[in-house]
Amino acid sequence: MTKEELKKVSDTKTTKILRKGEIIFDEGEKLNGVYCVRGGVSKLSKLSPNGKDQIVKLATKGSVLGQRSVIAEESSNLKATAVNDMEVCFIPKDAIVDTLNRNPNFAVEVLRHMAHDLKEADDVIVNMSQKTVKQRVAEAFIYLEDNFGVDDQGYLLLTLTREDIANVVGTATESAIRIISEFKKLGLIKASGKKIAIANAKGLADMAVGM
Amino acid sequence: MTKEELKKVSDTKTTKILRKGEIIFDEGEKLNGVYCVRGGVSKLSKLSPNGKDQIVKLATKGSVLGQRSVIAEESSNLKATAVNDMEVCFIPKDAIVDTLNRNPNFAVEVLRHMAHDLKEADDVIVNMSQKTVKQRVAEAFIYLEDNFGVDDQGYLLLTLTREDIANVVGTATESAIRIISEFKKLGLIKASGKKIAIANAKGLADMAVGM
DNA sequence: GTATAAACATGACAATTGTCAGTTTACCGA
DNA sequence: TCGGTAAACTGACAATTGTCATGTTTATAC
Repeated sequence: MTKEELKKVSDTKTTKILRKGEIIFDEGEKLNGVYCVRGGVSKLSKLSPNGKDQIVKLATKGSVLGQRSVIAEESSNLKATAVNDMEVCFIPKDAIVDTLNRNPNFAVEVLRHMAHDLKEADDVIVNMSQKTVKQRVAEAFIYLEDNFGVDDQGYLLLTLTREDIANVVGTATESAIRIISEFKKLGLIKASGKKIAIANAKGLADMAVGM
Repeated sequence: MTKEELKKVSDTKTTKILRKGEIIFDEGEKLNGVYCVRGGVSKLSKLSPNGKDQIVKLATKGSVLGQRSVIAEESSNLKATAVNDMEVCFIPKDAIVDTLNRNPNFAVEVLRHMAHDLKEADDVIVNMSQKTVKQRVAEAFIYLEDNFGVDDQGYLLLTLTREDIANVVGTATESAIRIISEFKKLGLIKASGKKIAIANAKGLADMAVGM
């Protein structure tokens, strides 16, 4: 119901093409609207005091970026960067606020969406604080397969650098590299150039829960 | 505006007294309403596969528990436990949903509230993944002082067990104990029985950012 | 008050993870 | 296609953190 509404609005807007690596908005920036992802993938990250960029979420087609900040009327707490080439469209703040106030269904729908995000965030907190780096890396690959899919040969469609993977699981790049190498040796994953595929789903899943 | 509305509803409801340690609702439970905290403190936790209970949030007077689950129409992803004696009141789901659909202002207000929670959750993710245990323990004490206050002698009003502190910062109980002992030796905090006070705020703040 | 359990504490050690320093490999633009 | 640069990788070591074992103190029930 609201998705259609949003879609209708977004369809009327001109879309913008972003090159890989471009920043959509930065931490601390005041947003005067939200961005809908129509193609490509964006990483949402937050700089930690130690200088590392923790990736909090990966957003793909259909995701809306910046809605939290627009709704809370705060500047953004996250930075959004294009992981690969992207197509996004912009919806000005006024249009959002307007619809929000006039259409209760829309508000409830957004609310539901944010409730879902909140639950996911809770899960991430638990994973981060209670799982080992190895478990988190295993989970990350499963997550990438589940959420971004694979090509006809089983390779993950979304290719992240080792550094990005490290920033997703919250570890040093070298640690991530070492664990990935280990997974390859164990036959849990296989790699062809930059592309990675899950070779032993069961084994990787076991690894993710510590078996 | 909405807070008044909520308050009005909640005032008409009979309140319930909970003893320290009692469970308000458990993970996986279907909630047919939300709980407003009128006194005391509740910990919201999630069981991780390794058997530890990660505390995701501490809720005090004025907080609403279970709204995420009610709105998303899902069973709860968290367990709510009374940290000390509590007074809570219950608002049935119907009343919430009803108000939500009829009053756009209410929906937007709840939305804002959830947006705030989401930001906090993002911050926690970054802290958990990028800070050392020592930094997180230091932060925890600052958080406890800022959010729950101190008595006339400077002792934290909210007294958590070492185990709870460990579950807040996501570490082993022994590690938390050791770090607390170290902080005492360094003169950053002082203890009288179970009660803990921040003795050197500047020093503790430095510790929290890794100096 | 005393029993009993829970909470707190500490030592010793192992496992995990981070850091630094350096080498090799892959990729992109001229 | 060549060269430069970023990414990927490896080794060695230090620092952090977890685990297990055990003893002490503190709270709570009777």
